[in-house]
Amino acid sequence: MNLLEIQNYNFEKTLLGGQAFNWDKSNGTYYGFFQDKVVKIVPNNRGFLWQTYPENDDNKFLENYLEIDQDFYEIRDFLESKDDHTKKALRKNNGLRILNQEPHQTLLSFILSSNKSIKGVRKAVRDLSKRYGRDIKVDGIKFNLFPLIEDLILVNEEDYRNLGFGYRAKFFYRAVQQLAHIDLIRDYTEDEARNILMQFDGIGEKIAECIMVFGLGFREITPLDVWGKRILTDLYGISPNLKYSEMRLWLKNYFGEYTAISGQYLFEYIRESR
DNA sequence: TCGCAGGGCCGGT
DNA sequence: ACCGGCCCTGCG
Repeated sequence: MNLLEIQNYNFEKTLLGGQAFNWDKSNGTYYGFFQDKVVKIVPNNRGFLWQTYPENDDNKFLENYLEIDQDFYEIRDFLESKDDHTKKALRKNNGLRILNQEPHQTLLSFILSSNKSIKGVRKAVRDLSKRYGRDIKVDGIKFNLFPLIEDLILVNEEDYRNLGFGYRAKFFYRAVQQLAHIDLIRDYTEDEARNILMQFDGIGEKIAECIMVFGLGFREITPLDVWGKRILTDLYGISPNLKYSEMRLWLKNYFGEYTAISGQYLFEYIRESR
């Protein structure tokens, strides 16, 4: 195991909150499964111990994924001084970060998220990985990796329906076919990324922005789901009749480059307060 | 057991 | 621009 010294990294909120569906915690240890690896993280009082499998010591992946080099103190100062809501959200969720996830896994996971609870999405992602993901053994435990596109390309729509995907089966099937032909890159402009993603069947404005923030590195937007809209209406007095695009503009003007991280803090905050 | 909502999206008006 | 319908699951 490798030691990485860092303070103020809240793994509980970051890995098990609503931004990723591929982490589990047992006995204080976090295991995350990806298309080509499993990552193990054990927090301690200096930072955390970590290892990657089957290729060990992949610190390049780890540090990029966890955004280790981001200046958390800047984020903390922003939330501390912005307003009472962000201040309270910071107190409740100190150390929450935004992950840099892989585009394909992020897109496929969030296509399953529509009209589903977080718990339901986690189940769907695990059902998918159990059925079509490759196996890997870590610490004597068998893990299922997230499936590769090349393994999903031959699966048909009905197979997904049998997995319990419901009406999302068609969207998921089509997304796999499309992903086999295009490559999602991180240097689209914001409008380009949104347009490209929304061409996928089953991806609307909200899911597009989930993929943009969690999988493509955009930070000046935050996905507006039912909870995001409650943040705007209940906390900030914004009219619920505003269009999505008008709310997006309000957020960008108010939170600027901290929109995504503010959205995450407020999301966790408002969900816990209900 | 039953009813409802869940980090929405699509297609017809 | 609105709105009903949609597959299935977890929760009260």
